[in-house]
Amino acid sequence: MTRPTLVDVARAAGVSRATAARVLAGGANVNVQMSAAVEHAAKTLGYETNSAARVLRGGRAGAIALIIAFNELDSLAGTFFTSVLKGAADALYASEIQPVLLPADHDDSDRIPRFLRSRAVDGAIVILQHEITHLAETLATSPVPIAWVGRPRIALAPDAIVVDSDNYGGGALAARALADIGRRRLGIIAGPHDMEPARDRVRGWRDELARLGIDSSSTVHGEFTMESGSAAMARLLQRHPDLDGVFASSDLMASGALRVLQASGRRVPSDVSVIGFDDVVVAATSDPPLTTIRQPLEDMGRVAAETVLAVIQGRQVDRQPILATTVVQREST
Amino acid sequence: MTRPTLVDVARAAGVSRATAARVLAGGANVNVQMSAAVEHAAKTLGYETNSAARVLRGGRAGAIALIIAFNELDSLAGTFFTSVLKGAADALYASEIQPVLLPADHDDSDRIPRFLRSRAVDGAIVILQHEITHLAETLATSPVPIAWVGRPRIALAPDAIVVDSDNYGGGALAARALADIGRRRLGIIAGPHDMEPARDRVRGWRDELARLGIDSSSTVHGEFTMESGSAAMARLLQRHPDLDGVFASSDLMASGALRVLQASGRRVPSDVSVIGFDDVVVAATSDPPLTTIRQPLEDMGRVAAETVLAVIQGRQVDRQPILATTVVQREST
DNA sequence: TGCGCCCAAGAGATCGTTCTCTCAGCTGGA
DNA sequence: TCCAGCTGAGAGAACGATCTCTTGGGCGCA
Repeated sequence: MTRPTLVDVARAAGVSRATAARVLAGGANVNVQMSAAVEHAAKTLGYETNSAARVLRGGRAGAIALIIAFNELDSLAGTFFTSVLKGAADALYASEIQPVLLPADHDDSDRIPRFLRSRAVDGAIVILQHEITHLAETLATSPVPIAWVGRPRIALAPDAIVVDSDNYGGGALAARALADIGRRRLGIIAGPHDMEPARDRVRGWRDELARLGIDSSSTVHGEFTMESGSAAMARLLQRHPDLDGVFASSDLMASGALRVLQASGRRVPSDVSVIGFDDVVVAATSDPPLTTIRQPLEDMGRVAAETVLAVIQGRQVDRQPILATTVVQREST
Repeated sequence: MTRPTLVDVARAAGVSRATAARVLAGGANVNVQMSAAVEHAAKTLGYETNSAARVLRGGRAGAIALIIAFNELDSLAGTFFTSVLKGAADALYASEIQPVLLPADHDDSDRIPRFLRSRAVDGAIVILQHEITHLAETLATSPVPIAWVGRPRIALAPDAIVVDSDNYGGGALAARALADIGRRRLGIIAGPHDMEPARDRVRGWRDELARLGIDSSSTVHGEFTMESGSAAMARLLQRHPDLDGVFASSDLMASGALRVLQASGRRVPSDVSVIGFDDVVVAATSDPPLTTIRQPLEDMGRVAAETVLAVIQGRQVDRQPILATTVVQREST
């Protein structure tokens, strides 16, 4: 009933442990007959390398931790990082690396560093959400490389791995998209003040509008949620009842804004154009479907995984790649 | 630069390896001073048990595989199993067990059984979606216990671990909820024929309506997606333009049905009542918010985790728990 | 006072793989 | 024909924690 070991395989094939290991490792410098015998024995016995033994011997753990805030996982906001998760997991799958989930929002804040010290994983990917940015401090002294998807509030070491999308460029894209269709009375629903990506989107938006000679002063803030988007939209309408274009800097906020605009009797897009940011599932399923600035979330996850793997293997790579944002044209503009 | 081992801790504390191990394992039969010295040394050095060594020596891997279809992860349907995932991960966290993600929808179908044979995990939880039911065959001979969340198409061994919600009872609940508010011209959008849970919902619905003396014959089928729900609703309306109540047996289908009803000029709930099934995020965010039959998804994940852990530890537990469904009253009825 | 028992702590073996070292045998060139 | 060099295969050690076995010392009871 015990699982077969390398010794069992070697015995069955009539060779030594070492030879069997050589065959299974790739088979350089091994007699063809022996090689075949070993392969056959391994298959017959249903042999699979004991990963603990391999790791102990000095190999890589063959696993990467994915650190995410579980509280948000099953909300609409969760589709943000399920996309990243998927990209990361796909890339890891291709390299035969196991993704190990680590909830970031539990009380026991020492648990994550402890886990990283146990050598159970070779590296980690932090999929950043608002609440877990505090991890940056805790993980500063991690023994294994860590990739951040999205830039945390706190300053990281200069050689930190950070995968981000071009938030500044995305803000500019949103400005141009609205300007190009003739909108001139514009407002922005910005994200939380304390998030750098949120601020970058605003900067891109303002700089581009300034370049185009359009007023960019009307700004309200939301918290990247649907409700806060609705509330922000209401405030914006109160101040500027005549506006004809809104950039909501997240799709959830845009979708909340849509409802308020429609409830106020305005039609989207004929009266007011709305453009979102992220391109998560809600963007496609809202009514009307949202034109939005797409962050390549899945690519970001994939790149984060590939980068951290490269660093683990000692390869030289760009440690702070910035992925391009693009306009996804739907029906809200 | 190398991580400290137990030997380092023992040396720093001036004791033997064995004593240090005893202290860190819980500290029975150890002198108080030595115990304190070991604890201190471990803390100072930042010692953390090497999990590979512990596992190799015969311990448990301390990890459970979570097998899910990644393709759906970042869609709206994904909120179904992100809830289960969250419940499972929370339960595992409480037992200091690591959740390891295993994508179920890749080409290499041998990869999952191989992984389970490598002793890297002590058990597995399969979060079932339509497409991955074929895994039941592949995993029949798994060396570690597997918990199924949702019942697969294929017959499992009688001692298999299956966590499911009361689909039959849920169907009956839906029937009663609509009957109670006076609806009599009812239709059902059933799920795929080949899924047992989908059939159970229909049976519960029909049996309850029969008991109440209400006609239960109008049935159309969908594929549990929003689009298929819209299409099914259109067919149902064509056949029964006068209906006043619909049970869509998933929230996604209900939300698709809502749109078609509204587009046809009917108001929900004043003209037609709609009740969904699942209680995923879309139910709360659709317009109007959906009354629905709640599956306790997070609980199902939690129970699956607890059950598989119990089986691993050799404890006696109910291997096929069925969790109750409940009515969540919102604004579509 | 002496014997036996119990408790605390160390020594050694073990888990399964991988890697290095060693050795035997064969080939080829001088 | 002899030796150098190479190739293929086995023996042994190491990874780090844990568990059993052993030993020494102290205490209690007769």
